[in-house]
Amino acid sequence: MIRNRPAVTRISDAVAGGLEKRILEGSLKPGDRLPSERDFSAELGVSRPTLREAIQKLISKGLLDTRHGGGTFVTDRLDAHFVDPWQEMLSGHPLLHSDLLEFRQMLESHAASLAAERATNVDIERLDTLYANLDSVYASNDVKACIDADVAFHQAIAEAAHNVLIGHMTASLMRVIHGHVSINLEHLHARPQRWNQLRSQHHAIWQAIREHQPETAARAARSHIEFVRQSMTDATKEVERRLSALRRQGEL
Amino acid sequence: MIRNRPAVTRISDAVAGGLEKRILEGSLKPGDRLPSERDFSAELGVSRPTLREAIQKLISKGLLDTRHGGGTFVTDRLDAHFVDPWQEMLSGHPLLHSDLLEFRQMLESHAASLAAERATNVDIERLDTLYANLDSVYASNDVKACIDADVAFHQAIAEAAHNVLIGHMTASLMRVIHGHVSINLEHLHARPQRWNQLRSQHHAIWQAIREHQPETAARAARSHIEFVRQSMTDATKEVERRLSALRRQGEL
DNA sequence: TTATTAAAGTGGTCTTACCAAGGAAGGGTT
DNA sequence: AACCCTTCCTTGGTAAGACCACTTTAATAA
Repeated sequence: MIRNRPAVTRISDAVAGGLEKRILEGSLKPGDRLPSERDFSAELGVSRPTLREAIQKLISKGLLDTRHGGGTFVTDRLDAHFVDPWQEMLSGHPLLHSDLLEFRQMLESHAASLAAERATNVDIERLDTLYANLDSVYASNDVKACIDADVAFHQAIAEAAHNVLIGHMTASLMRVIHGHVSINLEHLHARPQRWNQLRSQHHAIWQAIREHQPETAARAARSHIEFVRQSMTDATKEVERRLSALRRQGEL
Repeated sequence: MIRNRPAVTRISDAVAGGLEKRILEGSLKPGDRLPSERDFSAELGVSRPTLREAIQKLISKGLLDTRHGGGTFVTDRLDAHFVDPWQEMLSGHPLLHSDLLEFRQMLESHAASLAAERATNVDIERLDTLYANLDSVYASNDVKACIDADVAFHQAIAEAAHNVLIGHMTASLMRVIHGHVSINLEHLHARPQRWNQLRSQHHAIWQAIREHQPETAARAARSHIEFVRQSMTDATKEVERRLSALRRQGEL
């Protein structure tokens, strides 16, 4: 008489809860499309009716939306309430980038601190694999892969903090920043010394979280973003310098 | 090519809508037991999975309740129907509530710190008048006015931090929290000692910002929200205590 | 009468199958 | 070559039947 059932008696409830958590934490972003019901149910290890019950619940909560023959999507209403205004603001006003990085510094240092406190073994295993991946792609020359790995790493830290707002905010910020990161990474990639500093910073954050040292983790994250801020302004200055040079050439 | 389907493309939606209507109209009273899923699905002319999807939706809406092996019943309390999506999320997920306050603690302490650094004379003048107003309404018995003054005060601090993200984020959080603040304030207002603690905390934040002491301001803000968190949990416990007392009386 | 137990009823889940709507690839027309 | 239309595949929507787990109830044995 073994009860292998989880605490939630209804499997559909467990599925719905898991999905809701992933949506709120941001790992399932608004607009994302879920796998087909057949694939997803197999992936989750439940039957299709059960998956459907979970989906229907989340639909009634306004978190999901289905299109017959099209697929199932994450509603973008969360964005409408929280982030959309930012996208608009930031796209039109590059001046806000420093504000954004300042905010990110606060957010990620806090996230790192909480992650160091609360990270479960599962979280740490996930961080381990993501860090290993991050370190390996940094050794390559694929800047695009570096961005993806970097985003995934920081997102995992945010989720290890076990605060849905921090998870969601981090995901939002990542999406907003994404485009600007590439410029910065290109800039850094041309400077091997700084490039290696970046790697050691990630290592420091990773280690501090692994060893459950909140203060150290917070400091490491803070100085990491500080470093990014600095090189970001450097990159911007260089771009402007080149632009003015080009402009001079064009005017000659 | 006749489309005999109603406006609702999903049969489960139609079933859920019909049931909800019957419940709200009173033909299905709170406490009533529905026919078994097999009988009911036959009666409605739909399949059992479809009926179940409809039922799950109404469960997530808080209209129905199921007991494994027992039956499906109409929920006793019919409330929380026409509320904000965010409010709904908060009410349905108490864990989000603590997450929210944790996030707010981070946000506002940082905002206070930055405000202490960057507040201009104009900012400080604004804070002076808002604080004076806050202190005066706290002496009155108008809890509603207290909320407004409190929100305005904290919002002004966030704007004095001169970071648009912090300002925007604070505004969003304030909107979300607004409803729950009232419960907390009612709770505190009945306890003069704690009520005065609240006033002195506001005073401490205000002074620290005026005198440009970031560390002091951050500490004051942090302990202020910590105080709010504590009294919030106290208030929740008291509500639960009252509820259980009422329940005991009802059973006698 | 009381306690135990067996059976019937009910929600929870799985499997299989078919229908309907959307989308993309291929073939035909202009 | 460009455009439109058909066809087929994928995906969500529904149905039917079976089995499991839990609850209730009633029959049975003490």
